[in-house]
Amino acid sequence: MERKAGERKYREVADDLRRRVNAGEFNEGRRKLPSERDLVQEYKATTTSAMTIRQALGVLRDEGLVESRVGSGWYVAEWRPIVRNALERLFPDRWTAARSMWEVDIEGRDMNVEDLRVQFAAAPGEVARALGVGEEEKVWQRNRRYVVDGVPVMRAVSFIPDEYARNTRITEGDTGEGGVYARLREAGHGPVAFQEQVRCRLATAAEVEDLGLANGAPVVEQYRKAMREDGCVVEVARMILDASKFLLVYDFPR
Amino acid sequence: MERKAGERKYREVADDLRRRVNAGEFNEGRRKLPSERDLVQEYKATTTSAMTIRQALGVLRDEGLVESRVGSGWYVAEWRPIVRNALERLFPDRWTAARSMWEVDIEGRDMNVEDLRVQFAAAPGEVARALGVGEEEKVWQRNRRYVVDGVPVMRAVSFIPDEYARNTRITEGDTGEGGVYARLREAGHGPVAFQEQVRCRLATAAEVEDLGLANGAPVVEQYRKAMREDGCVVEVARMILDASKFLLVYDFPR
DNA sequence: GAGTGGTCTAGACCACATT
DNA sequence: ATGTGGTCTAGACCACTCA
Repeated sequence: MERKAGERKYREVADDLRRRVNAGEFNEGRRKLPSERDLVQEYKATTTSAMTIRQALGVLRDEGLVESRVGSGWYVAEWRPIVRNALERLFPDRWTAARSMWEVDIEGRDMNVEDLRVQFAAAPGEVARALGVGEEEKVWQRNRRYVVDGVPVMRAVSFIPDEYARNTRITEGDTGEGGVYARLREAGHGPVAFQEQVRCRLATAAEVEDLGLANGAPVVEQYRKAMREDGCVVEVARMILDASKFLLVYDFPR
Repeated sequence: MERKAGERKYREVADDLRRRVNAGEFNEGRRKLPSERDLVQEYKATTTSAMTIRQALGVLRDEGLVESRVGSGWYVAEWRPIVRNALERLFPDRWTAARSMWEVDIEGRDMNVEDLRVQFAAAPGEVARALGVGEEEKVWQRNRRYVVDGVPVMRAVSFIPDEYARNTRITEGDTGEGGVYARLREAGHGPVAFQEQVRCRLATAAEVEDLGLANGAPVVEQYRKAMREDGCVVEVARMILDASKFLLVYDFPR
């Protein structure tokens, strides 16, 4: 590896390491890379500083190629996403399984609710507006975190106006068979149309803490509105997903 | 600002800077923050190193709160997303405008094709599989970049098997009114069902280059399959979006 | 207890933007 | 010409993992 003036060393190291990872050099056993200190030795023709090696490893982490475990080392990463199919979730009857582009276990793994909190409190401004309630008006909030294989992957909050939730199990911890939508349906407010909005950005410090992410990890911020026959919004849900763990699928059948 | 052993200085600086940005301290004029060197002075009670200040600024950039311009400085960032509505794009007739959660200019800004390249070549493995063609088989590839206000925001490649594209303007630079789907429809291969897959991750070095992103910026990787009446996939599109510039909207009407 | 990634220091030079 | 963010050096200590 040669170096000319004005080039960026960390990028050269990253390029070479990427080549080695993709060539399968570290695929045996626990798929562990050399330690940062060892890499400084290996690349001493290019750089002599641990910071530069770290920066190069950061590039590969950004690309999803490797991951770091503190006190342990750097490892080749694997992408095994949780498939999240909107049509399947919202209209189970309309959905017919279709193949994904990526090679994934389409079955999906079990997602468990971890830490449900039901509150009756004012919602954030944009949620209140979407629900058509006053900014100060209290609504039911069902706040929970989802875990897969013991790892938190998503934070979700559902907002339901009192008008639709009162005298139903929506205000309780356990909503019973079929969940919130089944209870809304029984109360005559069954949602029939939905809108999902998806935005992708890097995690805030609070989200890093909540979901156990790395600094600078991307999250998906998702809003869902559920509408009754007459167009009234009966539920707004706000979700923060660990982006590295999900594949979102949207089917538009005939 | 005090500091105890074991805490992370860059996070303390980030927290304080976030508070100042949100309080509107830098909202006048060009919304410029103090230079890194000035910030080292301002926070010399916490840290004495420029690297630590940079790390703190990196946290706020990750959160989308500020952005850096080389040779110029750090600025308060603004999120003005391009709204990308799947139903509107795929089924203009089924779509009825619905309000967004975020305060955005729903009209959307003009997106222009910049640099169209039409090729006849073998497609990547997963695309070939989705199209149901052999790995070696050549397909038509329409590769282009989209720009908004002169800034590149998306790279898109459409893959169409020769079987559907030959003897149509799909193989030419200009596909004519209505684009690829209109030509497919005329040829009796009109797509009637679609699937979109969305994944979010950090940009690779090549994508950073192509879209003019910052290192460690998130992108949206999107695949779309377009299906004919009989379920045959007539087009696969692969898109890389600058995640900071888009809001994806998925409508599910009754 | 040895090894690891994460954070931090106190500087330096570069390419680029603005004046 | 000056100031800016981006990169780099050559170390150091810390919290953590693992054998």
